[in-house]
Parts: sequence; C-alpha cells; structure tokens
Amino acid sequence: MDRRQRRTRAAIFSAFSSLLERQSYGSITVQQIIDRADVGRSTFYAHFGTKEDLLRELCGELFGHVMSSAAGGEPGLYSREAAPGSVFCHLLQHLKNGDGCVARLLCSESSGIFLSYFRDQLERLVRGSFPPLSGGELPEGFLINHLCGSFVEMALWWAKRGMPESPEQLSRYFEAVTAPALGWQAGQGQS
Amino acid sequence: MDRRQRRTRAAIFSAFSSLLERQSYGSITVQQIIDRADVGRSTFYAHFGTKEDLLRELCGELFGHVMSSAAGGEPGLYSREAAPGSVFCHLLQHLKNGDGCVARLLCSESSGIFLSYFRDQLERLVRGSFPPLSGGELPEGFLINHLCGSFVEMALWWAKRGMPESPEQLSRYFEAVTAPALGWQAGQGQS
DNA sequence: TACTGTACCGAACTATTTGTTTTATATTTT
DNA sequence: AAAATATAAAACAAATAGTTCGGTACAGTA
Repeated sequence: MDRRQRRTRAAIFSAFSSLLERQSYGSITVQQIIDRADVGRSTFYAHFGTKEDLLRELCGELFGHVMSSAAGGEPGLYSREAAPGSVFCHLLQHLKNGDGCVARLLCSESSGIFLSYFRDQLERLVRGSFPPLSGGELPEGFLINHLCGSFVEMALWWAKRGMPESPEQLSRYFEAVTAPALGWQAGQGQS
Repeated sequence: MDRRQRRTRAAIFSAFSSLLERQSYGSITVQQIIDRADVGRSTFYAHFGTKEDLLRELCGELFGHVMSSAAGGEPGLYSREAAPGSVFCHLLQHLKNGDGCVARLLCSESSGIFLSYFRDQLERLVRGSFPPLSGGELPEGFLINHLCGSFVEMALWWAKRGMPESPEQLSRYFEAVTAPALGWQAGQGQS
C-alpha cells in the first residue's frame, strides 16, 4: 500500500478514536474527523464510503489484534498449565496493556458499539475452543452466551472503574463465578 | 393533560417504536416519525426537544412499567415462597407477556440503547433488595455487576431467539448458573 | 535523475436533515 | 359561549452528507 494511503488512513483512525473518547458516535461529524485528521474532504470519502464503514474498519483493526493474539496456541479456556494462562486472562492483559485505545473506547459514550463487536469476536473464539462441558441439563447455547456475556460485562465494569484490579485477580474472580456453574473445577489454573 | 396532547404523544411513541423495529435508531429521521405518526413538524418539536429526548422518554415509559411492577412487594431475589416468584422470573414474565413492544425493541438493531436502560433500572432494583451474600472473598460490586450483566445478556439471548423457553424455565437456568457462585442455595424456589 | 501513476487538496455544488418561526384553524376547558 | 391552547402547514436558515473536478504533490520505478 502506498505510504500516503497508510498515513492518511492512520490519521483518520487516530482522529476518529480520539473523538470517540469525548463524544458519542452519533454526534461526530465527518467535518470534525477531517479537521482533526487534517485531510481533505474528498480524501476521506476516497477511503471510507461512510462514517459507519470507518467505524466497522476501526473495530476490525482493534479487536482483530486483541483476539488473534489471545487465540494463538492456547490450550483451553481454563488451562491448568500456565498460571495466568487462560484465554480470558490473556484477553484482560491485552486490554490493560492497551495495544491501542480499546479500553478507553470501551468506556466511552459509544461503548455499546464496541461491546457488540467484542461480544461477537469473543463468542467466535469461545465456540472454537470450547471444552467438553458437563453443565448438567443446561443447553450449550445458553452456557456459551452466559460465558461470553458475563465476560464482556465484567470487562466493561473493569474498564469503567479504571482497571484497578490486575488481570490475574479479575480472571480469578471470573473463574470463581462461572466455573462452578459450568461443571469445571475452580481454582486450578492459579498459582 | 389535554386529550390532544395524550393522543399525539401516543401516536409519536407508537410511530417511533414501530420504526425502531425495522431500522437503526441513528437512521431514523424526524420526518419519518411525523409522517408515520401523522402529526405536524412543529407539533413534534413542541413535545420533544430532540430525537434523543423522545428516546429517553420512551425508555422511561417502557422500563418504568416493567420494573415497578416487578419490584412491587417482592420478598427477595430468590424467594422460596412462591414457586416462580423470584424477581427475575417476574421480569421475564413481563417481558414475554409484552406489556408493550419491549421484547421486539430488545432485539432490534438499536438494542444497545435499550439494553443500557434495562441494565441501569435492573441494577437499581437489585441494589435495593440485595440479600445478605456469602460469596466468599468476591467484592459486592463485582457480584452485583455479574448478576445484572448476566441477566440482561440472557434476556437478550432469549428475545433474539423468539423467547422459546418459558419464563419459569429460563429463570431456572439463570438460578442454576448464578446461585452457586453467589453462595445461595439453588433449586429451592422451584416447584 | 526523470518519468509515470496516483493520492491528495480544495472548492464548489446538490440534496437531506434539523430545528425555528409564524399564522390560521380546530379542540378542549371553564 | 368564550378563553386558552394544541395543532397544522408552510416557509425558513443552518448544518451536514456525499459528489465532482481540476490542479498539485508525492511515491515507486527505470
């Protein structure tokens, strides 16, 4: 890709997410974006057909990184091998280390948009590596939904309070509250 | 309140929510609303300062009913008195019976907006009637968030699939998956 | 270095939308 | 019946989205 394209694309992404941190998605205008990114109007529309396209691509970029790095070669959801080695703990670490501004966007006024992306990606990840479950007579769809939903809600709760707990700590909380209901042994993946 | 006011207000609410069922909140224009409600432009703005105000009032009306009826004289979150008598089961029943179009709105394109309202109302309700918890070393804020978050996610999952389970059944699922982690006795409130 | 392609800028333009204002009409309330 | 007020209709200004086009500057390549 042409270096010019990369630069303007990055400038627009940066401008857009910095705007998203202080105002709602709906109230952001294209004019604001191109002013802050310092690109021409026609240039913006050469890259993104509409504001929604921009949002979609931003989300893809953001969560694509986080998710793919979390999915890389992990043994299972609650691994008993590496101490803080569950996929969930991995995700929380990435969120906190903040490869980007994911955490800030998660507690922005437009958090709902990012949450739904987060949710979808997470569910795909979980469905891919779901261990044999013995959750009694509860249907699998319900359990997966419960697992992903709870995790996302927890991440949001965490981010909104400024992430005071460590990823390991929060991961322990999550395990304590979900593992028993799923028929897994709790407290094994931790030191 | 003047009968004319009531009528136009109802017409606008009805038009707005019927539009919300088929398109996203952001894409709905005031023109569409007043066309469908068959009211004059100035009339709309005499009632609602902006589209967001309309949304806010609609949510208040919708969830206000559901929540207040659920909160009325309930003994506790997981009551062992009436069989399907927990607050959660009550809420699910109201959602299914559909005092309004809450369920349809919950799985609309703009579900995020309604979910956040639902969340807030529910959390207020839960905080008001939280029983003594023995959830081990887990902080109360975390538990409340987990409880409310899980419930809302479950309701969404339910609504999106067309509510095939009965409220009682779903309430049992929820109890099975949350009660043990909260240190409560499961399976007592059911017949 | 020189050449070629293309990304960018800026300005102008149309169409749509928002929100306001005004006047006349219809309906409710007293 | 009279007064008050909610509504309709139309015109209006301002902001915004998205397009078009000609000129300029930069990147990749020989």
